[in-house]
Amino acid sequence: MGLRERKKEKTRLAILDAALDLFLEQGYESTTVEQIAGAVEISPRTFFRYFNSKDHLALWHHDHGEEIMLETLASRPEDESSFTSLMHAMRAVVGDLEGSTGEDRARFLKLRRLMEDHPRLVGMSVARGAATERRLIEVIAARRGVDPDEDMLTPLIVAFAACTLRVGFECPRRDSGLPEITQRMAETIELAERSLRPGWDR
Amino acid sequence: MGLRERKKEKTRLAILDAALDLFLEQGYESTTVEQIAGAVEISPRTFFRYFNSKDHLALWHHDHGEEIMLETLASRPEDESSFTSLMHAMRAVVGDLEGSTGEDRARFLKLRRLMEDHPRLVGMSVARGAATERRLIEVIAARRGVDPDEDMLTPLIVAFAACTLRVGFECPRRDSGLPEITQRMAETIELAERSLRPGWDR
DNA sequence: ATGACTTATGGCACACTGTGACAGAAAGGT
DNA sequence: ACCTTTCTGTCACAGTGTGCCATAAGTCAT
Repeated sequence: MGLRERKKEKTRLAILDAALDLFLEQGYESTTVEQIAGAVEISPRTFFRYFNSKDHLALWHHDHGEEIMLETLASRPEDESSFTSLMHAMRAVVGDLEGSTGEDRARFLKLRRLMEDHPRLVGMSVARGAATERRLIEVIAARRGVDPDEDMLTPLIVAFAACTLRVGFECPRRDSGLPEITQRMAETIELAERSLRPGWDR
Repeated sequence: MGLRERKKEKTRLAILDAALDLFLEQGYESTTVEQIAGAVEISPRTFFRYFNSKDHLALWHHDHGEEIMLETLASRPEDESSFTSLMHAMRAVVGDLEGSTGEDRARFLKLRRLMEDHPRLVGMSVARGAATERRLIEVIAARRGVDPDEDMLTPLIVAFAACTLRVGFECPRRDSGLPEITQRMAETIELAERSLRPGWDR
């Protein structure tokens, strides 16, 4: 990886960190792109080259999470039932979080505190999740050998899986640490597995 | 109801109808508030007095749906299990749709076609649903006699119910008529009920 | 190093959404 | 008719996001 790309990644993280701190300090709405750009000494125009919108700052982790889920899904045995595979994909996301560096954990926790204060951001996060769901539906439909436009069970399987992860993410209390959060997420996943009738995702 | 309120309601619907037609004709993003306002001969400023934002146009049905769900929920017997009550609430929304006037049905179908063309609107719709979920969680937690901040099952029950309705809504194909759509929604609800282990929502 | 080539950046102009403030118009009640 | 309340349009403005172009910085030869 060349100097250029490393520098870009550094700038991207600098923007993100500056933005998160400003958001937590003075609120999301009342922080302008101009301020964020100023804090990392770039022009507002350049900001929009790193993040398509101000909102995308709050969705940073989703891209990574989606990638992990798709990778995990691809690595699961063909004959495993769909929901079980999806739950493994969800666990992989939690596992990745647990194994991440201190900086990344800090970003995650800041983001989570931010969401608690700003329901609008939760909404955007959920909306981003809907895009992921569409991709997962494609994959699962292919695995199950059904037409994604005809079958009704596939979207339901994916939706149940996706909202399980979401509930696990949103559920823990405000001042939770990361171990407590991942613990809760894992528990929620188990709870979902126990709640469904065996073989429902045949 | 006075003349004033009737006129307001008429204007509100006129704006909505003009907007939906423009959206379907030339796309959501490329339709400006100015155009919508022009089509119903009001000032852009007045538009924002009827709808808080352009986006709210696409969320018009959610407020009504949420109301129906909360009402239905309140009317269900205390000892009915949570998920069952929620499924009745979802069915009430479908039932209301079936019993609505021709104009309302037309709006619903236009809205649905719009969503199919614009994933961003689906995202917003999902985000709006997240707000409804929070309210439902309060109600269900009270019914189950648990602390909504501590219990993990309540959010999961509500999330499963909410995404069942959503899947039912999104699932039908592009050119479906209303009976086909409500049929699919009802089927999805039954599918969800069959998929869950009896007593999981104790 | 010097050059040529590619990519990132900043500045500018611009369109669009959304809001506050104020003045005038319309509707309501008496 | 009058006064009060509510709705409306106009203006000014802040903020997000994009296209365009000139310039600066990184990259890769020779």
